[in-house]
Amino acid sequence: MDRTIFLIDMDAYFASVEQASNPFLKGKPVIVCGKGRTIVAAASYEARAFGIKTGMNLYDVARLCPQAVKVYGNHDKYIDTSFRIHKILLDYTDQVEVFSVDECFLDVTHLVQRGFSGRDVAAEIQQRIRSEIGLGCSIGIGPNKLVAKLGSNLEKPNGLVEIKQEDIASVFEHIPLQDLQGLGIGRKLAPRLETLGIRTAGQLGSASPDMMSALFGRVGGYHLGRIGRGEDDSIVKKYWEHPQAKSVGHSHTLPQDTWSIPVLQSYLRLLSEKVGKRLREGQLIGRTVDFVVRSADFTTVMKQRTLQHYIKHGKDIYTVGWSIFKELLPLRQPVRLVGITVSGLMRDMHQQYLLEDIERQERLTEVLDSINEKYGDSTIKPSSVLIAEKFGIEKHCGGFMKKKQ
DNA sequence: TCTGGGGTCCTAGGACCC
DNA sequence: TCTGGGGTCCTAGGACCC
Repeated sequence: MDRTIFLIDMDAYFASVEQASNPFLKGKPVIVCGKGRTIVAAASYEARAFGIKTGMNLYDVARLCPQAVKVYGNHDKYIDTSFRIHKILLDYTDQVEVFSVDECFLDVTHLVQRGFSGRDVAAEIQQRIRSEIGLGCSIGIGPNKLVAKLGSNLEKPNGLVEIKQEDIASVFEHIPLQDLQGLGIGRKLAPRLETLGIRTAGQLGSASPDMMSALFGRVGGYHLGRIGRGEDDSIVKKYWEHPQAKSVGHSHTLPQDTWSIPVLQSYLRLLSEKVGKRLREGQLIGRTVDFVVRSADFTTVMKQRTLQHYIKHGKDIYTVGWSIFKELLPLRQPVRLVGITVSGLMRDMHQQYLLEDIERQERLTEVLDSINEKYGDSTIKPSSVLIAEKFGIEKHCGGFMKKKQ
């Protein structure tokens, strides 16, 4: 049975949010960027008319469009606006899969089965987002997520493109490979495929499976072929079913390249605190720490360490990060960027039960330890450990408790 | 005043265990 | 003078996404 899937993609999202909230910016070439050494995170359509693109540096922006208005991005505002958009989308289905801050998949098969036209529903959503939020979006409609996503790329802004199952082959036949950007054919793969004489999605779909698997591996070749044929069985997840994060990290490009270890240490400390805060907010703990350093010449080195125990505090993250960093010394070049990421995450079972107050937490641990010392290990353990054991993950929690001392 | 910051997934090799 | 094979974990690196 055919499904009807939408991909809703907000037009020039960050820039449009800024224009919607500041009348001065309306009709002007606006770029949203960060502070310091930065790049264009979003460009309004007025700015794009000057050739400005996402990812461009500010030097090129100034050259192409000196009058462009620069706005510092405010990510919280964009997330808040996303939630308001989601609220509209949830009026149509709970199968709203948040793909990114400005993109959602919707499965509206049930509406089409009840006699509604997919195009009409999409047009209504577009109109509501326009009138209630003040933003434009483009919608692709297809029998699966891949085709819907492609459709949303074909017409912008305010696009509404439907590709029906029976039309996939004829549409894909003429889609240039570059238009598959965002569908798994990136900057490296597209030129490589072109040297093989593959220039369209259709050619990708009909390339010899033997050749594809010889060149890209059995799995890779198979997937590329599916992309070229517009095949995708993946389901649209429900709004409330977001998978748990796999990693949490922060990185920062310094205002200037530096040789100074104390400067790098203080950035590392700051970034570690931010990561720890986000872990605790998400009730997460992690045991793998990734440290990344990018040198002035843009070479990037990553080094990771997996611990026996789980951590969630900035201080602990910093300690591991710094011990990794020390192994990369002495510096051979000034440093441009440092970053730290914690992965190997699991839910923090403690946080729900123990008090925020660290002193009290530590006193409690001491008491538990003294009792256990006197009467044997595991005489008393926090309820969270019992719960953890019930779910068969005592290995981790046990390790965590022991190592904590 | 060239090149941000947040992620996910995949591959491949080595250690280690059974 | 022999070295299979499966599985998991760890690490490094890279492609890709928005």
